[in-house]
Amino acid sequence: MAEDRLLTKREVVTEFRRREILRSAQEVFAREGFQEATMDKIAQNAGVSKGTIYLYFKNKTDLFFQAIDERLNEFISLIRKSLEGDHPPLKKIWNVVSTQMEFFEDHKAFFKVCLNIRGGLYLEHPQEYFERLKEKYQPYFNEISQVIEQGCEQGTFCQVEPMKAAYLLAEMINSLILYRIIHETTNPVTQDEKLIYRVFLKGLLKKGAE
Amino acid sequence: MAEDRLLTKREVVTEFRRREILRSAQEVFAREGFQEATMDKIAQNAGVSKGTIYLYFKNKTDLFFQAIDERLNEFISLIRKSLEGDHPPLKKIWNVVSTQMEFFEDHKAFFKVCLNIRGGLYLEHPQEYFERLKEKYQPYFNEISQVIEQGCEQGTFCQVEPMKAAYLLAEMINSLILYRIIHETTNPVTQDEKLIYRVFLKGLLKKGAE
DNA sequence: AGTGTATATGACTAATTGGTCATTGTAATA
DNA sequence: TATTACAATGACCAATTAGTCATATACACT
Repeated sequence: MAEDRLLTKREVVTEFRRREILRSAQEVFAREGFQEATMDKIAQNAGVSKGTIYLYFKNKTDLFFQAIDERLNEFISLIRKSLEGDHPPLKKIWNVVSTQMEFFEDHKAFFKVCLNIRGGLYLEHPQEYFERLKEKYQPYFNEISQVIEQGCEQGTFCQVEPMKAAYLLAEMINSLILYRIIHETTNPVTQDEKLIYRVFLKGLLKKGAE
Repeated sequence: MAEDRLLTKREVVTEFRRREILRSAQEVFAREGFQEATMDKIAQNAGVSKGTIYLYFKNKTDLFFQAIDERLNEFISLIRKSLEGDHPPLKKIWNVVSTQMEFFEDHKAFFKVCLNIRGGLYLEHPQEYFERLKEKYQPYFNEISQVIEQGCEQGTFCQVEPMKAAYLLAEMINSLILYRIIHETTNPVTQDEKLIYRVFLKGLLKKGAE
C-alpha cells in the first residue's frame, strides 16, 4: 500500500464485512457441505443480507473457493515455517508430520471439506478452480519432496521418486486424521505422529543409515 | 431360492432392468458426481424412462448408495479371496496391496466417487447411509488388522495398534492412486505396489526380523 | 383370442435456491 | 445542512429437478 492514511469509516466497514462473510462461509460450508450451504444461511450467519454477499463475491462457487483459499494459505505458511532453517531431513520430516497433524486437529471441520475437494475429485465445480487449488498445494509437495531428495543424496534414504514419497507421507497423515474423525478419538495426537514418523522413516531409511 | 423353475419373461426383464439402471447409475454418478447426475440423465443412459427408476429404487440417494454398494461388494470379496489360505503376514500384505491397486486401477471412475464418500465425509446425505457403508468397510479393515496382529505376535512386526496400521496402509495405497489420477499416469502399477510394500513393511518390521 | 394385472411412460407439480435489481439507507464531501 | 455517490436490502425471478400419477402398454393366464 502506497498510502497509510487512516481508513475512512466506510473502508473499515467494507473490510469487516468481507471478513465476516468469509468466516461465516467457512463455518457453514464446513458444517453442511457445499450443496446444503445456501447463500441465505451464509448471509444470515454473517448478519448481512444475501444481496450483500454478491457485492463482495462473484457467486457461490467463488465464495466457496475463497473460503478454502484463506485457510489453505494459513496451512501452507505454517508448513513453510516449520521447514525453515538448516536441519537434517529426519528433523524436517518430523516437523511436517507434527505441524500438519496439529493443524488438522485444530480445524477438523475445515479438513472435512478439504478432503472432499483435494485433487479435484469433488466434481460439480468448474475445473479451473481445482487447477488453482492444485497449484496452491504444489509448494507443499515440492518442499516435502525436496527434503526427501536431500535425504536420498545424503545417503540417509534409499532411492525413491521423491514426489511419490511426498504423496505417501501426506496421505499417511490424512489416514490417521480420518481415523480420529471416524472413531471420534480425542487422545493427544502425539502417538499418531510418532507412528507415522516411525513407519515412514524406517520405510525409507537406507540399510545401515541412521 | 427354494424354487428353480424357469423365470418368466417378465421376471427376466425386471431383473435386466434393475441391473441396467444400476450400471447406468454407476456410470453417470462416476462421471458427474452426485449433484450433477440427474435422474433424467441416468434414465436416458439406461434406456428407460424416469418413472421406471422409481419402480426399482426408492429415491436418488437410495440409487446412489446401491450403486456404490454393488461395486464395494465386488471389492471386498476380491480382498477376501486374496487373503485366503495360510500364508505368512508379509505375503498377505503384499496381496492386499496388489489387489487393491489393481482393482482401483480398473475402476478409476468408481474410485473417485468412493474417495469422496469414504468415512462419511461427504455431507448432504443422511447419516444412516454412511453408517451402513462404514459397516461394509469394516471387514476390510478387520482382515488387514488381523494380519498385522499376527505379524506382531509372530514377532515379525513391532508393536503397533493394528487397526491404526490398517488405516495407514489403506491410505498409502489411496495416495498413490490419487497421484496416478492427478498426474494422469498410466505406467503399470507394479512399481507403486512395490513402493508401498517396501515402505509399509520396512516401517513395521522389527529389528532383526525378516 | 380375451381379460386382468403388473409395469412403463413422460408430462406435470412443487419446492428449492442462485442470482438480480429497484428501492432504501448511509457515509463522505462541499 | 444539502448533495452525491456508494452500499445494503430483500422481494422477486428464472431455472432446475426430484418425485408423482393418470394413462398407455405388454405380459401372463385361461
